[in-house]
This record gives sequence, C-alpha cells and structure tokens, in this order.
Amino acid sequence: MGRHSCCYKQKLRKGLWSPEEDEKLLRHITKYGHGCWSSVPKQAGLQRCGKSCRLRWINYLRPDLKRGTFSQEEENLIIELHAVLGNRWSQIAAQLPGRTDNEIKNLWNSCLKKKLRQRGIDPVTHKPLSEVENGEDNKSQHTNSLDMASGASSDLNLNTDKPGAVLYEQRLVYPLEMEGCSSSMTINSGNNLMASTASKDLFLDRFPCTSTNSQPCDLAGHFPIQQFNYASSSNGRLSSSLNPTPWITQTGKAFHINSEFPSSSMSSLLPPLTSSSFLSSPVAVGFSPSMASFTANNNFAWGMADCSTSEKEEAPIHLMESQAEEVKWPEYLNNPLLMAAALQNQTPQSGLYSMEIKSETHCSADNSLSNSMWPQNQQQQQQQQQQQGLQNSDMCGKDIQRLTTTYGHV
DNA sequence: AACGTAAGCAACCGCAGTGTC
DNA sequence: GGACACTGCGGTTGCTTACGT
Repeated sequence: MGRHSCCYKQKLRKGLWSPEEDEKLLRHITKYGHGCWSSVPKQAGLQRCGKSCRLRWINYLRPDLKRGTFSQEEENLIIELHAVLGNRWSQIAAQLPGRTDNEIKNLWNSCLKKKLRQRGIDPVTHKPLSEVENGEDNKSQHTNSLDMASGASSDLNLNTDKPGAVLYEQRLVYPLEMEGCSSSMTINSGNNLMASTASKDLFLDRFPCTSTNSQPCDLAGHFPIQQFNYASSSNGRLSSSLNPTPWITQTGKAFHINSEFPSSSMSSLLPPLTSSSFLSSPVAVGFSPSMASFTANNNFAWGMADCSTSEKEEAPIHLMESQAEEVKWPEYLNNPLLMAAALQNQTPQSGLYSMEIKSETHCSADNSLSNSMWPQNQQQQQQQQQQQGLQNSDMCGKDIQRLTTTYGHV
C-alpha cells in the first residue's frame, strides 16, 4: 500500500487506526459533524488525511453500521443485486442497511464469487459457467438482438406501456438456498436488465423504469428506489445524480411480493410496504431503524455540520400520523433490549423498516436506544458526551438532503 | 512447534463527478 | 471555460488470523 501524496507531504500517519485515533475522530464527528473532510483531521487533532478519516468513519465508526457476518438473506440479496448492478458496490450497499460498500465488496471477492462458481455460475456474467465457456459467439449474437429490441440502448427498460419495449427473458434462475425460493430475476450479459414474468410485478415496483425520461415521481405515484440509467454514464459508472433513492408507492400500494418471490429473494431486505406499515412520507424508506433513530436523535451530528436552517426546515421529515400498528417507536425507544433484538433479527415482516417516526421528541427522548447498538467503549464515550450536554446538534444527514433534493417539499 | 497457504479484513490508490472561484 | 479542491467510488494491496501440513 502506498501513501497518499498528501500524507507523504505532511508526514501523516497511514495504516491501521489506533483506538485513540478512532476516539478522536468519533468524538469530533459526533460533536461537530464531519463538514469538510479535509479539515477534519486538523480539527480533530489527527495526523491523517481527510480522505482517510472519511473512509474510517464510513467503513468502521459510523454508528449505524451492522457488524458481524452476513446472513444468508443478505448474501442472496447481494448476489441478486450484483446481477443487476454489477460491481456498483455503493448501490448494492444502499439496499443493505448497515452494510458498507467495502464490506460487501470484500465479501463478494472473498466468498460469494467462490460460492457462485461452486454452483456453476459465472460470477461476472451470472450465467451458467458452461454457457459462458461455450457461448462467446452466442453471447454477442444475443446481445445484439437485445440491443435491437431495446432500441440499441443499454437503459433499463421495463416499461410495460410500450409494447415491445420490455425485455423479459428467462436466462438464469439462481439456486437460492432458502426454502421455497424460486427467485427468477434474470440477467443477461452487458447492461441489459431483464426480469422474468415471475418477478416482473415486484421488479416494476421496486425498480420502476426510468426509461428515457423518468420523473422523480411517476403518474402512478411511485417514488424512485433506484434510478437505473446505465446510458447516462459512458464509463459504466452511475452519475452521482443517480444516487439511490427509494421507490415507494405514494398511495400506500404495497410492493408485489408475489409467491414466486418470497422473503429470501430480492425483496427480503428492502422495506416492506404493507397497508398497515406503509408510510405516506418517504422519509422512513431507506433508513434502517438505527439510521432513523440516529437521524432523528440529536445525539449525533454527523453529516454536514453547516446544515443551514432552511435545509433543516425543508427536510422532508413530515412525521406520519399513526398508521403502523405493529411497531411503535416508543416501544423500542423505551426498551433497548427489544430494539437490539429486533435489529439482530430484523426481517421485512418485522415492520421495522417501515417503522413510523412519530416525532423528533420521541426519538431524542431516550438515549438507551443508540447505546444499545454501540460497542461498549463507544457507549461510554457517548454517555460522557451526553453528560457534557452534547445534544441537539444538527442532524441534516445527506440522506435527508438527498430526499429533499429528490422530493422537494412534501 | 514451525512453516506455508488461504481467507478475511482494513486501508490505500487512482479516477471521475461535482462544486466553487 | 479552466483550474482547483473536495467527495465518492471501485479496484487493489497489504496485514492479520486461521488452518493445514
């Protein structure tokens, strides 16, 4: 590993972070937010470059991270998302609350690729290895035909309103390990995304076609969960303007979790939208409970330290009137053990993802929630900071900014 | 016990996108 | 419009640990 040029010039530290450095960074960001990363190390008293601080925070210190081994459902989801998104780890990570792109990338490279190969699936193309080995000619031929069908565009096109524009093709059914699962999302080489009819409804709801002229909210009342638009990036990267944003139905329409796409499939770790748990405000979608708690909980101030008042006011935290019956914030806030247990075992059915955010006061009232999810030393630090009266810092995270950008005023 | 290898993890590098001046 | 700084992302590398011989 080389050294950053900036690190070299300033003789900054590199390599593993010491607990003391972690504490400094954590304390600084907790108190002031990160603001401009380049200024963080100086302000925090660290001999690191801002880039290194950012990485450390994102991949390790962020309190909403879910540490530990990946569940089978998470692994399956990663495989499916990888089939759709390729090596867009940040996009994949966006669908797995509490997981970092780095973590997922490591898992993929060290574990999942091997697993797929063992199952006879090429981890790059997600096609059967035998087919990959045999069919280079077929592949190019096939791709060409798809390009023609899709108007020679690599855009994701699932618009059923346009006859002939939809590409559905059964290419590969993942041998998912969960019982009863027959997920049938299919992927072809290249950037053409297809979904089999079995998962079509789900997929259309999950990933409403951006087509060529997508709007942030379509006429059917969907919000974007993910705007796929491969054509927008010539080098295969997604433009940052296409940050993952959740699609939910504006009217409370549930995602189609059809019988052929059960819990272990792609939907498994995404927010379930049942009529009882659905939030008319998009704010809760895309937030894990922990994230939501920290976002609403003023104990932490990561994010833009200089969030303006107007941004705060415009942040679409329009808290829902009571609709979710299954889970109530106060129940979890008042019972950190319950919350911790729920987080450990969270499933779509748990309703946690769509847990309503009743009010900011609810979320800030109880510190035990966040404490329950922290390593011991971090809990202690946090308690100390709380004792020092560290409260009510700005909590305009970028998620909120993103939501604001996407939806404007709600 | 010593050594070699594989696996997993954490961090760095380089590039691209974006915003600001 | 160009230069620069900042940020985010994906690829890659190096270290540590576990495991096998």
